[in-house]
Amino acid sequence: MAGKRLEKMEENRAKLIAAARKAFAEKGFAHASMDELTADAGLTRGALYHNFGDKRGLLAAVVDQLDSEMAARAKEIGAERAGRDEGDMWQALLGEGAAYIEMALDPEIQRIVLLDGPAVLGDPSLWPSQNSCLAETRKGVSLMVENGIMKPVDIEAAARLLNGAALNAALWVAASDNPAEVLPKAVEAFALMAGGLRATA
Amino acid sequence: MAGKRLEKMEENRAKLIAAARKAFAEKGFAHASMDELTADAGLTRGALYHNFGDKRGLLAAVVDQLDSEMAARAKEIGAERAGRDEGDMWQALLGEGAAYIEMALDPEIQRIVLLDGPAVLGDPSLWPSQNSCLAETRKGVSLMVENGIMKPVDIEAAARLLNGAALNAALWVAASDNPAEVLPKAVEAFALMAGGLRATA
DNA sequence: TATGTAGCATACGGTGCGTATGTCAAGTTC
DNA sequence: GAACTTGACATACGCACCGTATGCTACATA
Repeated sequence: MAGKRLEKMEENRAKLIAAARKAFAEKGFAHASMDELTADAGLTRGALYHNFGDKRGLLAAVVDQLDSEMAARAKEIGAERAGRDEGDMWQALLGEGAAYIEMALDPEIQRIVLLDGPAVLGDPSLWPSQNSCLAETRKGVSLMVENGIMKPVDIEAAARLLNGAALNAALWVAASDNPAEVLPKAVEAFALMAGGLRATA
Repeated sequence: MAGKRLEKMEENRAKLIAAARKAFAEKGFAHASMDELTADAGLTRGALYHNFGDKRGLLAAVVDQLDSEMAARAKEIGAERAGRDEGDMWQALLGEGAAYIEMALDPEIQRIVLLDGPAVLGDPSLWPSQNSCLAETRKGVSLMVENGIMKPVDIEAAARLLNGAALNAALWVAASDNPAEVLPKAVEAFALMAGGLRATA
């Protein structure tokens, strides 16, 4: 029966993060009220400041969670696509890129991770989570450069550019009048641009 | 002597925008106080709300100004580089990209246009200014696709991806420990990726 | 010169963040 | 197992700041 405190605490943290995801996604970070948010979670601001320090701390926790989910999903999609071609690493990279573009259509990810996140927490490379998405892309790029599949480009630079292009494309798709029609164009253009990094066979 | 009113008004608008550029760049949009900002300009919040409607309106005006300056500068740099190769459009595009990356190292542009701008005003394609930078890139891409210099890719998609990659690379460079060392890597990677859009000769 | 208007200043209300203080249940020690 | 301690969370307070409503004055018009 020991650890009942910690258990409750984790439960409350999860409740607050869940409520924050909803509030931040719907109203944006700036217009989300901490009073409302915590009340929705059945708690008060006291719990919030005790667990996360301040409003930014809560955002950081939310971003961390979303980022992890995104990286996992991208990896999954990439592996799935590579699987069709028996471990084709290049296809995996394109798959991950396409996955990022599609995921960013989700208002939660768009609003919180792509818009408010950088504005409030600074560049993703400075985030506490160290950005799992970026790490995933970096790993792929690194392997491909080693294997000669990709030109000998700077790992970090390539990862950043690929991620930046994908996420920015997603913002464009989301802001367009007809996302469903525009999405494939974005994915195609991404594949072409990424191709610039591929070693010339 | 007629029009003394309008003259003063334009002068005050300019003063407010100038003060806002400074305040937003130094403290960020959220933490910039309108009272301080207007006092620095020798005015009060009354002038602000009369001229710009609200805080967002002021940011929109500032972003518009910065965006125009950026587009003009990028065009200039691009033309300069193209000139060396007698109107090489491809070199002009790479020059513009490099120019964006370098310009984004300026805290004013980084903080206001790249971070707070999208978070507060939404995606650049929704901005009142309609984003001059994007328009400039789009124009270049359009011409090159027509002339067969670039693959027949979707104009808008290519422009967005190029801009997104460049600006995101800039954020990475700026956040790094040693920007001077990292910048050329970013520029090189950008050139490679952009090359993926080039028609295969 | 008299009058209207518009640009800007002043005054007010409301909201929301962060902190300081209080409280009570869960864990600890003898 | 009873007194004590700890810490997770609630409550209460102060302060800053945005947006609006109202007031004032210089400029424009007739």
